[in-house]
Amino acid sequence: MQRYDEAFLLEILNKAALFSGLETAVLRAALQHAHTHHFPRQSYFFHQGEAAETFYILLEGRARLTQLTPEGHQVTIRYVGPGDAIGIIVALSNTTYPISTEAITDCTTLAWHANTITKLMEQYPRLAINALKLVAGRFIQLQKQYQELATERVEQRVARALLRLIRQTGKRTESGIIIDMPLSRQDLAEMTGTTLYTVSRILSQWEQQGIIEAGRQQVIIHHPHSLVKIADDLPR
Amino acid sequence: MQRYDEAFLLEILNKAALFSGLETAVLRAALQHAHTHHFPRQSYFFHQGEAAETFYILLEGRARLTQLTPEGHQVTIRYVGPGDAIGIIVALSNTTYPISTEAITDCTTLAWHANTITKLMEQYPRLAINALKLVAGRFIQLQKQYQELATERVEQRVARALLRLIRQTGKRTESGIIIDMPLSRQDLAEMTGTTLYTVSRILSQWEQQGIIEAGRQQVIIHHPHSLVKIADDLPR
DNA sequence: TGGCCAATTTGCGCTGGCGCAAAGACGGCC
DNA sequence: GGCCGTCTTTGCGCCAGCGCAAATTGGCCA
Repeated sequence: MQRYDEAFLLEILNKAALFSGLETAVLRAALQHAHTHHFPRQSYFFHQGEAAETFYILLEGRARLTQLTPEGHQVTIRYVGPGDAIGIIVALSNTTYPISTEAITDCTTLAWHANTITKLMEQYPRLAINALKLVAGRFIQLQKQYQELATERVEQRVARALLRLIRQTGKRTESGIIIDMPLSRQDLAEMTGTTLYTVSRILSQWEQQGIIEAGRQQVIIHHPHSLVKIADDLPR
Repeated sequence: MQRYDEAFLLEILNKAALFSGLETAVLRAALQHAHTHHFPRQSYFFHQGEAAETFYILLEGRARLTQLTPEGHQVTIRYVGPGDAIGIIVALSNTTYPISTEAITDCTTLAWHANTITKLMEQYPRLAINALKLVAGRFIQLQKQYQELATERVEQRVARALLRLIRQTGKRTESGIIIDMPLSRQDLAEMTGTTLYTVSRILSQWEQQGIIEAGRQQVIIHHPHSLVKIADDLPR
């Protein structure tokens, strides 16, 4: 694990939505209670059901938040990247994590004890308000996905999932926009509430139409605009 | 519209999760900026897309939060009752309402301008933290429903919806537990991401088995335990 | 370079749930 | 008491998507 100097960490915190608008002195105080932690690829930050004692801010890497049903079905809630907060929702509730978080690339984090964050919020209302705004934004997003899951066909939802991933981790190259992380058919299925078979069939069809290029755990998008049309169920 | 005296309103606020733990002086200050507003049955507090300028606490009645898709499908996010807060999520974001709120019985509310609530939160961190806890709880609930929608059969989801309604508005009578509000097949369909036809078929079947009694816009549950088993996909 | 394993593809049959249409039931109102 | 509108039921045909199974591909490691 690489060491980070305070200046670097302060800059990261400053850009993180949770700490926006707070004076440097406050950030510095927050950093005093934080420690960095590294998670290798495919390790877990925490598992669903464990006591929610730690709050993270992701510095580097990508992670996946998933929920496992009693029947063994896995559902992906969202992917997170640098600057994202993990665990605010449970930081002040003293319960267990409702989801698991898995590092899908090597990850570096800043970690706080949940109590520390609660105290900081009591001390700095701004921090609590930022957290509220953050959770509110995610809530609205989840609400939208809920509605899509309830009313749209699988093909539309897969298109939306890819468009979301483009926004989050899309990397423009000469051969198209590449989703810059390992992404299997199963992963896409868990994002959209369907099966890997159906995802495979849909991607094959799109590949024949030249919209995308699908490889092993990788997707390259040639015509994002076509995906927008598919997502909105418009004729092509 | 009936008038309410301060003592009564203070008592309500005191019981509302949002204001828990705040001193009476603060509640009194909050009340000074509030006004009561009445919504007759089937009228709307606000519509999806309108500027989110008002924040409500429901004093009496029941309301339904719904989202309408571009294709005209309606999705119900949740039902609310006395003491519930409506619009916290957008109170401090200065955007538009992502949902509509409809009074399904006559409703009385306390209403604040969104700015007022924001200012109160800046002044009293406790209020912001309460709000965060509230939204966090709803988030976890929505996440659970999202997972259910993604992985369970319609029958299970309808059973869960009924069980949720029992918890919220169930009234024990000698003929069974009655859901104490008008509730059509269409309403249940919008709660579970299905169609009124499928809901009707499922309820008919349950009625034949003696689990429930389904009337016009009304459901009486005789054996809630059977619904639990159905929800969890256990043999009966 | 060859072998192994995980990921992916695709055929096939099946079914849960959709959605139209028409009939029936209920409740409110004049 | 009768009428009307809304809600509900149910038959019927259909299809999107599931899920097994088997073949294929591709990457990685020794």
